Amino acid sequence: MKDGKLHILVTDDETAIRHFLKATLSVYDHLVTEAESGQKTLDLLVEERPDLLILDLGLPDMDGVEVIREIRGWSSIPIIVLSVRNREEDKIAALDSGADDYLTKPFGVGELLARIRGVVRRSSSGLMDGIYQTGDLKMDIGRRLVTIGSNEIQLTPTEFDILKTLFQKPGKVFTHRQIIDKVWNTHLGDESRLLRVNISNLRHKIEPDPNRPTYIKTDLGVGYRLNDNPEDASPRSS
Amino acid sequence: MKDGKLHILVTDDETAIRHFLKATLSVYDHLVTEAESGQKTLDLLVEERPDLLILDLGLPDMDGVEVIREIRGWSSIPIIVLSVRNREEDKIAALDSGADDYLTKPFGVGELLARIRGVVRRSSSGLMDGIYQTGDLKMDIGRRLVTIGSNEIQLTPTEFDILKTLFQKPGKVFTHRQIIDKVWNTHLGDESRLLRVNISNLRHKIEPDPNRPTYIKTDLGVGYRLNDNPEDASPRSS
DNA sequence: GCTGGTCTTAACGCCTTCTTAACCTCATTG
DNA sequence: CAATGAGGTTAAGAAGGCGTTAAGACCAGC
Repeated sequence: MKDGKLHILVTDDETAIRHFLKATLSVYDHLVTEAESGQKTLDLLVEERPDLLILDLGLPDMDGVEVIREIRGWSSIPIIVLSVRNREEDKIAALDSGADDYLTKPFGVGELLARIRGVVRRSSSGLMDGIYQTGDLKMDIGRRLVTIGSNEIQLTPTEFDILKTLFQKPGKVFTHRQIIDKVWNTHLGDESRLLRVNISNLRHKIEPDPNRPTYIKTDLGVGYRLNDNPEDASPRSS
Repeated sequence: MKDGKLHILVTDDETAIRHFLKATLSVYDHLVTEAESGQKTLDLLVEERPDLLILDLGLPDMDGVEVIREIRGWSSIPIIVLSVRNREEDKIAALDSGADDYLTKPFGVGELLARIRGVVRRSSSGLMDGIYQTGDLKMDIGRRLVTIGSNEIQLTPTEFDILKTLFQKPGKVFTHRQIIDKVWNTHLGDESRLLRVNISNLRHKIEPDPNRPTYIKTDLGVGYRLNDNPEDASPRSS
């Protein structure tokens, strides 16, 4: 998420409502992705990592509450339920399974936007949570757990921060300056030697062969980047 | 907050509603304090440090939104607004000024309770009643009972609170700050030494071998976490 | 005012992690 | 093919976090 723009996933089986929400939210500069089923929702959550989920309870393939429970097993993304059901049991079930808010249709657009601001404001403290993965390398931010295959890797706080930074956008190159700023919280000085040492240590912990890194790639003269698809044994000469 | 009970401050100018809420919430084992004005609310927040505020917007001395804004200047206590006003502007104003939720009277008691659970869960003030378990370590919040296997363990209130905090999300790392905030109810000061002492004591009571903790794991430089699956002789942090 | 439990403070030693510095590798290039 | 420079490796000392212990302060209930 940048600025006030949010990436919002809208799940509803009715096309009309999806389009209405997309149009409305787009006006307020949010990026909207649509899903019409529970399974699609789960897939898109992993693929696109939106900032917020707006969910209708009546889905064709699975119950909305089921979807919420599933999601809450591995993600703390804010969820706002939007439903025609006004029965108290439905609200309770949804809220207790982990929804952040519940609005009954019809609703006011202004109220929806206010509630969106609310849940996002509240959850932005726990920025970047959940599980990230590339190849066999998996990273669970909340548990501070890094695994490679089924092996648990123990990282120092600095190493963890570096890897987390790279995981923010796998494939993207982060300059030395960017990484140092994030990890050491400083804008001055030349900590590049420090960074190199830590990258080295990190590689020795996570790379099968530290001499030929598959996960953390070096971009000479620029910085480092996390490999998108480590399956490719693409050795040199990009 | 001690035990699984929440300390709730109810602000409403109508005596009848205050009493109704107090009676209702008391049934669910919550401790309720009442206020009938904005000023009284602010005073009681400081004096009693409740876990949650339920606020009516129509107050004799100042506007409800004003009260919320005031509070948000120095506290992040969960606030649920309860109001007869159903106008959208009122909802938006309340939510944007920092309320966590907004219910329109009349409301269902079940929904109110669900929304309370929701905001409390999210603010991680951490209410939970019931029995939780990991490995041989079992914790009954309501009865204040901790057992390891069939042995009953006697914990001090502080130790109990710490363990309860960790039990909130087994596996998740809680930072020192988070634990201290919850257990000692303070946002300032450096109580980390205090926490370390208590963790040590706690370990000596529940760990088979305090030198090699299986339940309470240390994440160096970060905090502590409760082990998900203590069966594994996981290699993390000795 | 005594007593037992709990909370807090302080001191100390250990151990991980951070940082530094010296040295090594490798690709590029004159 | 040696010079150069960017990046990688390694080891050792410094710094700081953590666990432990014990003693004093506090706060009931008696």
